[in-house]
Amino acid sequence: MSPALGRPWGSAAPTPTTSQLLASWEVKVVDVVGGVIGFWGFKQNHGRIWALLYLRNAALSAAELQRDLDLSKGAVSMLTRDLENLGIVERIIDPGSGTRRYVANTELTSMISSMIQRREAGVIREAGSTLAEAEEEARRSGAPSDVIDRIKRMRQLADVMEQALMVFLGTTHLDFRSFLESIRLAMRLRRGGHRNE
Amino acid sequence: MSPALGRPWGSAAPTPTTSQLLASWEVKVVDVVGGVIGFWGFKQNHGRIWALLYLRNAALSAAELQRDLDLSKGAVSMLTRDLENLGIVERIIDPGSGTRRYVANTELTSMISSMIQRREAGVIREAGSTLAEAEEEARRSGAPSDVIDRIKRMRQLADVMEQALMVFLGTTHLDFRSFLESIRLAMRLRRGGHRNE
DNA sequence: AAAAAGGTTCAAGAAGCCTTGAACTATGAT
DNA sequence: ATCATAGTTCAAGGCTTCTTGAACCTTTTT
Repeated sequence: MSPALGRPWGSAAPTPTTSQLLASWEVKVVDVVGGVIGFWGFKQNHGRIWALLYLRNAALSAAELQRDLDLSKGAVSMLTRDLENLGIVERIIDPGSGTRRYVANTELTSMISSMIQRREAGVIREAGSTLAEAEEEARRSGAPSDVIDRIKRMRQLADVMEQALMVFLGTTHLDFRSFLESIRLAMRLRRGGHRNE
Repeated sequence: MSPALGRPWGSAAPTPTTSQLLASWEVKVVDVVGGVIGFWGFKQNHGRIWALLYLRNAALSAAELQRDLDLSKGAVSMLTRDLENLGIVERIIDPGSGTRRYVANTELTSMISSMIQRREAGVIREAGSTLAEAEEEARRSGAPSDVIDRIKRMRQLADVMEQALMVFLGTTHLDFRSFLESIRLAMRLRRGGHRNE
């Protein structure tokens, strides 16, 4: 494979942050985590907020997030609401002043899994059934059997991806049975088996 | 978790194709696969091209791809080059006229893995080392040990993600040893262990 | 109850990504 | 060597997605 691709898919430039209030290592953590979260299809700023809360292990107010992460008032409001809906961040009420403060869910993995479930659900889940439809249509319009086979294989691949994602995400509570099933399928596909089903 | 999020992260609309030349089931296959590939951080059109080549199991010319998938001349040129660089598609030379034709790599899994490797390589791989740097800096500037611990845990998470991705992708030739290692780590993280290392 | 501070919303603008197509280069035929 | 056809490149434009900030609520303080 050639070395220097045109690489249209991101040369990993996590968008540096300017901040006087965070230590440089804090900035690093916040931005890297932002990048990783961004990779999983979310906004970097979702990840940056979560990372700061987690790192500080403290209940920060919206104003503090806005200041430290250099976000607008509106952005903080929207981003924190998203995170709260995902169960990644919790909103608590400061007993002193009645202002709201945010704390990170300490469950690292639950965070990640919430994220991807979302994204996966749409595209990947639908893939299987749409391919099934296509297969049926193709069959009805008398497509040659090798074509049908190839559709089948793509569908299997979609299923494997779904399985693997779920296992990876812990969505499935690490059910090894289904995982091994996926693996077996993957291997069958890999060695180019042409058998039906 | 709340039901109806604002879901800023894509409600899965795979961008339908208009085409008179492909059977409707072909369009379905092509577009679904495009969507799945798109999910993995690539362009839908990368996936659409591969899917058509795979489905037809034939060597198509650039002109045919352009026509059937409704792409511009330039797009076909760039997209096919990407796919070729990734080893997902092969370029062969038609013996008759000297024109180039493309065939799909039949290795379904190798396709997927090529794709993600790319994306993963950038963001995820760097995450680990940048977090290591941050940890070192934090230590040097006398950050409290619980902060260091949290950075460590984030780094572990990044490592787990990398491992899991690689296993999933078959990049690692399904090395169960490393996979189980990842899982063990993930479980330790999940139950909120605070131990070093 | 009025004022102040904290929060939310959303239309408008900014930024980034993708595609286009015209100009250019390469290859094959005459 | 010239023409024709195939293939590549890249600046300009289009599209989508994100962020902003002003107007509008809500809650606490005085």
